[in-house]
This record gives sequence, C-alpha cells and structure tokens, in this order.
Amino acid sequence: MSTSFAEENYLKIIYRLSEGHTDDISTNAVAELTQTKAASVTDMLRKLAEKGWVNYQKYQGVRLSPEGEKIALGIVRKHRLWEVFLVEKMGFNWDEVHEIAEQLEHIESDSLIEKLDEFLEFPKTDPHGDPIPSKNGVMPELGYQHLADIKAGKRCVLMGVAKDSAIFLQLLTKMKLSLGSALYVQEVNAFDRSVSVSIDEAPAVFISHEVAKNILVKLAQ
Amino acid sequence: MSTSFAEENYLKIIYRLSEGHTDDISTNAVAELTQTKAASVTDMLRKLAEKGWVNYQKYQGVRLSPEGEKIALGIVRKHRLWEVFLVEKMGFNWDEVHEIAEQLEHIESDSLIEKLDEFLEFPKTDPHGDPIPSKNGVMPELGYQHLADIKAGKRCVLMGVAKDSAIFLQLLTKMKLSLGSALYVQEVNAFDRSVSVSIDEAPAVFISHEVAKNILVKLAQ
DNA sequence: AAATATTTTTAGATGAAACTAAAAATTATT
DNA sequence: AATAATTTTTAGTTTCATCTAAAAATATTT
Repeated sequence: MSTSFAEENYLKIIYRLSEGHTDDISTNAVAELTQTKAASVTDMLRKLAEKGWVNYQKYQGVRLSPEGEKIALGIVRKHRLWEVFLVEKMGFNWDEVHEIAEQLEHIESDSLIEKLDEFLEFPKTDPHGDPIPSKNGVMPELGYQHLADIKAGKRCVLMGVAKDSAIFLQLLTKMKLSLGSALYVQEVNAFDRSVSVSIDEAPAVFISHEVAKNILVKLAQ
Repeated sequence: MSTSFAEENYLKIIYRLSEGHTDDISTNAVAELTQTKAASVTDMLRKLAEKGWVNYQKYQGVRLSPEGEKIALGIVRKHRLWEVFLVEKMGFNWDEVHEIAEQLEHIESDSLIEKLDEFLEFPKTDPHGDPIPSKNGVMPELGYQHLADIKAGKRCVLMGVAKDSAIFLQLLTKMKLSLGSALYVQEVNAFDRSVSVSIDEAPAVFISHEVAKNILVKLAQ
C-alpha cells in the first residue's frame, strides 16, 4: 500500500514520540509536532488505523503497529542518510540540514537509497549522532547517556544530541561543542544544575542543565 | 509567491511544449503530458494566469509569462542537475533517472542547488545532452541537429537525445549508441527514411527514421 | 455556408488534508 | 463524589487538485 506525504509525516512523528518508552501517544502531542490542530490529528489517526499502521482507540492515544513502525523506520533512515549527504558531500553545517532532509525523506526510490548508502560508505549515524536504521528496519541501540546524568569527575565523549533545532545546534557550535568533543565533568552545580565542563582540555565552561539534558555522551574508556 | 507541486509541474510542461516555437500551447497538449483531463487543465490555467505566470485567453491556448518562464527554468535546472548527480555520483544508467529526478526537482532549497552544481563541477548538460539553465534563468542554446536531417556522407557526433523515455534510451544502449558516439552517415534509405550509420567505425547499422528524429548530433570538425 | 467533428470550457462532484466551533469523554480539583 | 478543567472527538466547512457529463466555442468537411 502506498503512503502519502502527510501519512509519512504522521508515522514519523508518532515514531519519534514513541522512542524510549512504551506508553500511548496523545492526540495533542502529535498535533504539536505536525503543526496541525487536534481535530485534524483525530481524522488522520482514524485513517492510519484503518490502513493498519497504528493501533488507535479513541480517547486512548496511539501506538505504531509493526507495519507502521517499519514505514516510520524507512522514513527515518532516508532522513538521516540525506543529512549525512548534505553535511559530508554538500558542505552544510549540522544546523542547516534538518529542513532540507524533511523534504528529501519523502523521495520514493529504494534503489536510490541503497546507492546513497553505499556512496556515503554506509554511515552508522547522522551528523547529530543519531543512529541510522538498517535497510531491513532495525534501529541500532547506541546506549548513550545524557550529559546531565554524568557524575562530577567523569570523562566522556560527545556522541550525539537529543534535539535537532538549528538554534540549539548553533549554541553548541558557539560553545565549541561538536561530535567527538572530549568532555571532563568538573562539577555539577547544585544551585541551577548547570555543569562545569572542560571541553577538549580547555578551561571549564558552564553548561546549563537545559543544554546538558540534550547532549548525549559515552563514558571514556 | 510560492508554488505548489502541481503548479510547478504545469509550468515545466508548458515550458517543454513551448521549446523551439512561439505558438500558443493547447489545453489538450498540456493534458496529455500532465496525465490529467482537459477540464482539469482549464482550471489550472486560469489559476496560473491569475498568479501572472502564464498568458491565457480561453479557447486560445497558453504561453508562459516571463515570470512563469523563470520558474519553469528553475525546475528544469533542478531536474537536470539531479539527473547528473544520479548518473555521475549514484551510478544509475541514463534510462533510469527521469522518474527520480521528477521528484527531486521539487525540493526547495536554493543553497542546496548551488552546492550541488559546484559538487558536480558545474555541468553544462545532463546525461541526455540537454543543456542545464544557469542560476539566473538562461538556457544555453546548443544548436544541435537531428540525425534524421543529416545528409549521406557526413560525419557527426551524438550530443543528445530529444526524448527521455526509458524504452527509447534502452534501445539506443542496445544499438551501442551513447553520448559522444562518432557517427558516419553512410546512406539515407529512400524507402523508409532509415539511415545507414557506422557507429564508432563499426560496420554500419540501420537506424529507423523514428529513432533518427530523436537523436541530436553536431557535425564533425 | 451548413453540417459535422473536435476541442475547450462550465457546472457540479469527489477525496485529501486541513480548519473552526461545539459536544463528549477523560482527568484533575475541590 | 460532584464540579471544573482539559483533552479529544464530532459535525460541518474550506481549499486544492482532480474527475465526469453536458454545454459552448472553434475547426473541419462536405
């Protein structure tokens, strides 16, 4: 069965909202991310349920069905591969690629995606450190931690971000933070939960809790 | 003013139908290429006229306005650059890229197209020999001739094709014809207007008039 | 130039995907 | 547990791009 642009967007957004936990997703949460009204979401959820891509009981929220998840993972795969292309081959910065990839993810051609994957030398992650699902719909589990959860005195490496917004990514760039940055958590400040972090052996800077929550790291060694 | 997917397709198709001559384009001609019915075309032409992109008088056919032509040339530029990408970087054959480029041509990002152009080293033509309009909307005039119009005894080089359909391109490939092939027109056969042509110094083969009409060449020297 | 054929337009309808406003269900609060 | 607040759904519209069938205009033939 074929998917429209709008349907693909809904499935992708329900997928994003489902990551990590197993609870049902609320109509309002979907409406916020699709930039539509709750009433429009209700209509679409009924339609997606009819096609068998979501489990939906009215007033109880949605969950992706296995088939829906497969479609969503296909979209995410395309999105992330195109992001790698845009950064690695086209020379964009990591904060410039999201909107373009939102469009490219809907291009329909399996052979193109396989060739693109090969051309990019089978990347494992996108420019924000997010894992790229395999062609058969498996999302690698990278098991990173949030910088906000790291104890003082630990060393870690910046592996990804939990938010793709340009404004957030630009801030990280200004702070000299990028994928691969070596971080040393000097102190967790009780007052505002900010963290004092030395980046690549430079003198420590303060990173707000809000930012630290959205930075993904792996512990050194 | 922004353009929808459908509007862009109509403008592109009216552009293609206008190439070469200056007459107005008929509703039916547009309907055939857009794969819609004449009634739908009438609706859209009225809409495009309101937006100032075409000159349209009912029952008298359409022509692109200068603004409409500019938009159409932008779409054609994107289409052809993406075709170069698909063949040169992704490894597709020339008969496989049209449908994918039909989708990619609607991706909206000026900076992406400029970066793609640079990445491809500013190609002048697409994989079918069609010229790529410049960023400021100028279509280079290449002035090729149709193989069907070449006199017996002349040498020429295959520079392009006048038709992008997969079935036609596959036939050329089977005949060992590709861009750059050196052609010697041995004879024009009066009976069926086929041409006896030696390709890259090999023994001559027959090329039907129908095929010869769609092959673009430049005379040698 | 009349009659016929063809092309194009109008009128009215349909399906997708959105909307607003009001009603119904669920959740939270007193 | 009753009331209030919030969330979600229903009902009825809207816009876009398409359709069919019928009417009107143009082109072709006799």
